[in-house]
Amino acid sequence: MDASINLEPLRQTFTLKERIYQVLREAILEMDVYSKNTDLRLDERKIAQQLGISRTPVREALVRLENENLIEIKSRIGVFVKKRSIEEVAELVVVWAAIESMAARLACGQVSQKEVEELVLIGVKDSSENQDVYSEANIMFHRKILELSKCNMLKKIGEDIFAQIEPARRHAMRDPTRTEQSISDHAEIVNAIQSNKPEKAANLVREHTLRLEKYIRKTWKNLDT
Amino acid sequence: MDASINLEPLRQTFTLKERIYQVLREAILEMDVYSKNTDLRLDERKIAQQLGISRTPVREALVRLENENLIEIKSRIGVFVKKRSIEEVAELVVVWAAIESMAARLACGQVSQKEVEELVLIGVKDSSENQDVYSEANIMFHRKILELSKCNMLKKIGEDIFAQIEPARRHAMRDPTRTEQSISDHAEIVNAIQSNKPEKAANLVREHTLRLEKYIRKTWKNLDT
DNA sequence: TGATTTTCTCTGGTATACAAAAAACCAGAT
DNA sequence: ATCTGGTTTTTTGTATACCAGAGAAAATCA
Repeated sequence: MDASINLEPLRQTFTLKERIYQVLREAILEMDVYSKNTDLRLDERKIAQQLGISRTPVREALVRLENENLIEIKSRIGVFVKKRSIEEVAELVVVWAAIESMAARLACGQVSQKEVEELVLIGVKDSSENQDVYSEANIMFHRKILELSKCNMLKKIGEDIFAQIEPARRHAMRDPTRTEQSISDHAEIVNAIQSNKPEKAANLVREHTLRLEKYIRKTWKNLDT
Repeated sequence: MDASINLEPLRQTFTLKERIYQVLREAILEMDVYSKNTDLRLDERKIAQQLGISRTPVREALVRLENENLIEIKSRIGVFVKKRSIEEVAELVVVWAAIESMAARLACGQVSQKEVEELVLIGVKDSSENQDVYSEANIMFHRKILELSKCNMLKKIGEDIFAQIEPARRHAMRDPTRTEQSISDHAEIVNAIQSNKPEKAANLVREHTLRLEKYIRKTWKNLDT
């Protein structure tokens, strides 16, 4: 091995469409889509102007967002942030349950003690004093499970789906009675993973998530329109 | 009713970017990606020229395909059809297994006799005389299960994932010994669904699909580099 | 006045022009 | 022959200009 300098590749994707995509995506996810007085329209020209660039890269970012189901481009009418129906959100939760369940199954038997401890710290600790903190921790818990599966695709696709659910979830997750149930569920899940019981872990995660689905269908009658 | 001519709705995706997207997608999926002498490069201008249109809609179609992981757009270098690694394909199969398994679970208890018969016709009938026919039927069988779940998102996402696997699958699925195993698996699956055993159906489908994963990891050592 | 037609504007769709970066090329020097 | 350095070519990224459909507003007519 010689002593010559070893430089990093450097190339930081400088393309605008990429940057715009990320900016818009974040903005959309943070938007309170279901509030009555939110303007769901996105104007290509206005966005381009605001960012001080041309429409072209903006359009490409929008195409991508449309493909991710976050917006809808109605030809010659306008671009709108997508407001998912209850049915769609519920169905997405089902898909999410399928993926998380598999992740939990795979996590069994390949987690280190340290990883289990992280999971406990995130998901079992009672943060119910603060709804937002709890909510955030809840997300992290499920993210962590995806990670522990050591299956990148599972993680990636799981997070994609979650992004589609997130706006609705954030809007309607205001029921504090669900918190305690959730925490005890999490404890059971951690336990199953730790003691290497894939079947049980998978079932617990699935049922835990499907409980959210049932809850959504039951209580979100008036999500939109 | 009057005698004036009655024209068809026609309404067939008027936008070019949509049409191009579909054309390119199909072309890419039919491509033998893993063959040594396949040119993986896609030239924007050439495509635009061939189709007799400008680059703009072509680019938008490409952005979409990139978002679906079917191609890779290297900034200022070119766009290339993506050749998935073994690891990626195997992982995608895992995700697919998760989704199909959930679909089978949901299908239980909500299938009509007619639907079961369709499933039998597609997946259990021995078509092993012809590898291609079998392969096609195999796909249809799994598609049908997604459909029977009556969960649109599950179906949609399942098919998206399948599209990413398909090129590799078609390239490497040449082992006729797998056929018989597959057909008996299918029969078991149909049986479980018909007799309304969700747990069993889900497990069978999962294991059936994960068997493909194992097979891939074991035999496709030399898929690419 | 109310219904219908026309026009006008707004917005996305497409084409084209130009800029910039990468790759290929090509000479001249070693 | 090979290396080096600059130049040309190629290809993508971005900007700009124009087009066409949809919908609203205005004008028109019964």
